Amino acid sequence: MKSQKRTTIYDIAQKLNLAASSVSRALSNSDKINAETKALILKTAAEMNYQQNAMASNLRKGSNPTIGVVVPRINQYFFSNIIAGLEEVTFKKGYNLVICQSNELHAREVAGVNALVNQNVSGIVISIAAEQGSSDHLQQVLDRNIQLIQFDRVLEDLETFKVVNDNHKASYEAVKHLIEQGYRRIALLEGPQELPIFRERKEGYLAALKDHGFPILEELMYTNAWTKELGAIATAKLLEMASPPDAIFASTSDFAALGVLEAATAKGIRIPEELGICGYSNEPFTEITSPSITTIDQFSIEMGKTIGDLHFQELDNSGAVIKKTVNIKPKLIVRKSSQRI
Amino acid sequence: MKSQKRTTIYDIAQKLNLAASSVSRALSNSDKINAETKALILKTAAEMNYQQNAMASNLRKGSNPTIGVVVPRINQYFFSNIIAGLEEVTFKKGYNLVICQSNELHAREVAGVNALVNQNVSGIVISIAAEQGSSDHLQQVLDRNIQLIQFDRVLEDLETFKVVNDNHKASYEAVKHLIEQGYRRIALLEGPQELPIFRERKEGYLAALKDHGFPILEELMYTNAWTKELGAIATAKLLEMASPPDAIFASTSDFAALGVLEAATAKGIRIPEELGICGYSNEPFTEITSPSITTIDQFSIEMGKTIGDLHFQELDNSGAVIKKTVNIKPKLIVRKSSQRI
DNA sequence: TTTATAATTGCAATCGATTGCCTAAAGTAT
DNA sequence: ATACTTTAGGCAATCGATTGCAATTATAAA
Repeated sequence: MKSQKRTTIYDIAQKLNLAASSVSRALSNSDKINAETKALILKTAAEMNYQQNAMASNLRKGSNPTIGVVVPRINQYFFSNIIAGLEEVTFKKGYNLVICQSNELHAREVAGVNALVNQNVSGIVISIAAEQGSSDHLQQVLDRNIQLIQFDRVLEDLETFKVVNDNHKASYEAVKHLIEQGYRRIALLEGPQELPIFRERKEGYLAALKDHGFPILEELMYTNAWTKELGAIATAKLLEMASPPDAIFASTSDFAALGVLEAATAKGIRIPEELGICGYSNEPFTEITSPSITTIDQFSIEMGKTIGDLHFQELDNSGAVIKKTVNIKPKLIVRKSSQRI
Repeated sequence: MKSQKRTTIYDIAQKLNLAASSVSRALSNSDKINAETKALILKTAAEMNYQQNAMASNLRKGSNPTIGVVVPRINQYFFSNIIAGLEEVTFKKGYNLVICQSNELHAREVAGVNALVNQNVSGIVISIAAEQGSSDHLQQVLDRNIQLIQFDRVLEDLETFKVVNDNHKASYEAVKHLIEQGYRRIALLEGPQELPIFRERKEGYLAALKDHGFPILEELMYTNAWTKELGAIATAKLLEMASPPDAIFASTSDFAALGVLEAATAKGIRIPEELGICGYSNEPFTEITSPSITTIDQFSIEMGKTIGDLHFQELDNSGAVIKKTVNIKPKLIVRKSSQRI
């Protein structure tokens, strides 16, 4: 029940017979104040258990040292890693992180972004929801001169920094690897083509086939299989074909790859001998399945850090920078599920 | 370069020849304003692209509809699930989440908590860092009448809501299960005993052994093995004993259990026939190892939701509530690594 | 000693929204 | 028609920190 009022700079000023402005200067380490006075104020502030009221400060300063993050799901390995990496950078700068999850819903994404705008955050970091809609909410962010950084799932048309993986290249490498391992009929599990990342992965797949003189077969491409369950269903369908694939590249996710692995194993198909598998994301579990799953590491923590660096770099150069796209090079992690040489 | 100033309620008031207070009332849906006027204001606000300045509002109201979260690591399955569950609840209430990670360091935990106090958040949700120190920072939270909810790793002495798993019971059940499966020399990988959760798990283990008339053997208890690597090392040591254990309960984490599985498999030991394994946390990967790993589900998303519910419940009853401990019942998930009957 | 300059400190406005209090107008009852 | 109650809306203080400008004091230069 001790609802002691918060100590304010006025309380400190009164106690020391000074003006609040002097207290403020002392606390913000200004040089417009005598060293002794400053020391005294600091000491008294500590004694009185002073904690700055960030709202008052931010209101007056017209800025808020906070970065807002909007991701589809907080508890997805890739996203939580992005956040962890980003937090690493922001913490060092004394910035806070406010997090929203869109749950892949456009309406929630809009609500989240608006809440962040209300808080006058200094930047918003976003990976857009699978359910897409108007991009007015993001345009508004730009209009209000709030830094906007998109990552992974980006809207190309918006002129913002973008931090993405080179999905095309990663996908290309994966398929090339499968080809080199002697697989000849390589199927693709593809994600929703509205999202550029999935389009790029498909293009990488196609390019690799083409460059190696392989035919492009529509029947080997399976749309929207990005969960374990859908991966398994897709696999069942693919393996029932007259001439089934001898490798499946689950470009959607490792979860889909896991579905492939389980469905194929259940059918008694030997991996990697009879069927090669490659996933995407390097989820921790890919290392410990049997066989372990070949996949692509996206360097998510690195990406998070890069996003943070970009934000502060842009802040310093105050808008004069060209909004560029940073490509993080993903890396093919070859494991047992695709090694038969 | 269009750095258009933000629209404020004054801009709206001026345009409509009204007082700012009326605009404020309209926007906050007060009943002290005429319905038509309200509609007009709302319409104009939308046209002028008005977004409330949350800082000004929060400063004036002396409160901030935000909950701060401090966890050891954002990108750990358990914690990111807690956050996801919590976010579910807070979003519905229009509250924001500010996230800090302590990285298991006390200093960072203190810094995070202080930042949250500065922001005058309405509540702080915390799971304390492994590296412990003074609890002054948390005491200060209480002194300032900010709701404090501890979860999972809690400081018993602080009088706050606590949301925890019944670690004792879960541990007891796990060991009971191993005994029922015919295992006779059950080893324990235990976590840092400064943290109550690990003490409780050990006590559950001891109680189960005792209740079933098993001897308590110091040599079967292995301290601080809570990563995959340490789990593997511990296993190697344990299996070298003259009479090695026939089951290992990795009470620290599933990662440790995975280490056990790998180390044992590498030695050619058959699981579950020759060695039973049980982990803790129901990490997604436990389902897909071979064999799959018996573990304990902590219902982390549920926990997150419960934390949120508690916060708002306490807010409504404004402090009159007794700060109680909520026990989430964990559940033993029996899988292949411990089933030999 | 006088004047110029620099170093400190105080004053008061400001950020934008909220809210208690007050007034005017409109509505209701007798 | 008079008195009383509602209703609507305005005024101005307030939340706590910051900051431009003014005032004061100390220091240096002449």
